[in-house]
Amino acid sequence: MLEITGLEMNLIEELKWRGMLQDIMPGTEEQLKKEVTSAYIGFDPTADSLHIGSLVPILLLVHLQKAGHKPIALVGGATGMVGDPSGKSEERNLLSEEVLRYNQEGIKKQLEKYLDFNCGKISAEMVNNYDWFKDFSFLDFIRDVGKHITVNYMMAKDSVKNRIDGSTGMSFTEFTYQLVQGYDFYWLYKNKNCKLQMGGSDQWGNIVTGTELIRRKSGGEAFAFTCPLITKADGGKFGKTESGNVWLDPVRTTPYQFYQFWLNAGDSDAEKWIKIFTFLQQQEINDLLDEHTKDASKRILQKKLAEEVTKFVHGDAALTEAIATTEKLFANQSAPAESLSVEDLEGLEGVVKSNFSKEKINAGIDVVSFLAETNIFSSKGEAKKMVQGGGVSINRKKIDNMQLTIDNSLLLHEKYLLIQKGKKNYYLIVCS
RNA sequence: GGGCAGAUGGCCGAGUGGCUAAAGGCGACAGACUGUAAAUCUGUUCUCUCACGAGUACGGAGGUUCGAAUCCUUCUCUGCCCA
Repeated sequence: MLEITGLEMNLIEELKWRGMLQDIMPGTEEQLKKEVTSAYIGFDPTADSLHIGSLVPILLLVHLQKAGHKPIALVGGATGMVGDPSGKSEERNLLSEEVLRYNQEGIKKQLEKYLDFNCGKISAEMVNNYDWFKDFSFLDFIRDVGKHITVNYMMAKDSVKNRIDGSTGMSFTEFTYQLVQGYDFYWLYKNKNCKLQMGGSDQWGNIVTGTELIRRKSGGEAFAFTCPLITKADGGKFGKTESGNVWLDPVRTTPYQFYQFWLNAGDSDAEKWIKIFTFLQQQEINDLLDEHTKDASKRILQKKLAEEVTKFVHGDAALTEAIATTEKLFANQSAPAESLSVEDLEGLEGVVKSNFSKEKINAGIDVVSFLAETNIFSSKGEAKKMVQGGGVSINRKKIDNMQLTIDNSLLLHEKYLLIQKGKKNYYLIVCS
């Protein structure tokens, strides 16, 4: 369970050196020092699992709780139906109610793993804004909420301005989004004594509408801060790999793949990320940095980063397996695949495994058909292109001949084939 | 309701009758180099096919033409302006 360090730990200071603080409303730090404060972050139910992008808001909540405050995770059952225009250049497609409800459940289950929901006064809490919006009629909303905020104010927001100046326009629905989210804050302020909202920096505009609403509707004072959006040094999207999003759900992204994602971080990214995504202390990180600078090829930073994050998200056991798999596949790359034992091969947790008919192998099959039939490639044409480009290895030997026939002489331990697509994507084929 | 401008491959964007599966850029994948990094260079990038080749495709439908992303009609959608 979490180690509660109490109010003496300064949350803001902590987040600052970690590079997790973008904007902060005046008075926020004082509020946090003054009393145990409830704070919330909203999660979008646009998918049924959280991905590593959502890890940052989760970590903000964890830091908050560690600092002795009460975290509230809001699942956006209502806001998800509207669509947040922040950072989007186009109108969003609306999700159906069932999909949203399904997604909310998935997200809820995951959040429960990372926050302490049972530690007395500062237990985490989960709310769904659908609960207070479902019976809120449109007329009531525009009278009770809309009346307090001017359109001028709403239009001045970047998320709105960009769309109005842009070429795609914006529906009234999305325009309304900031009010809906703003009302969440107001509702939590009124009903849960929640005085602080956190979020990614793209949420700043929406958050401020909330504090404004609280001020105008009830004369109360509420606070906020945001965290910078995570970027990659090369400008690419954070959290994407060849195979798509990196999810927190081990079924979608195995712990091994998850570990690999962090291990492959670039130097400058690793340096930023280790502060944000791990709970290591400043001194420890500085030491690692020194060590890393001495010999970057050891990739000490990346290894530690991958270890810590995998442990936090998937636990110790999964981490051990992920490292074991990584060692087998990468530690001794020059070693022939034949040196891997049956146990090694069977124990490759998280690598994509599939079965293939032993008879076909006995009879012999050409590489291209084989690669297509095992679904490593979606068609023969694609398999062929990749083989020609030198991108496929079998048992660590690059295939340079397209006419190659796969037969049982290639099987490891008379049963296995280790296929590589590119350098990093391994597939284990079990023939039986 | 009226006027105007648009809709091209994952995205941006060229192309105004045959030389167009469609320039260029971005992204993505792979190779070389390396540290399972970054940067750089090279290749690939509609689908199927070992290949020859075939099939789809320039918002939808119809038409003109030997031939259409390109011309005409109509519909849909988007933006801007007027009411």
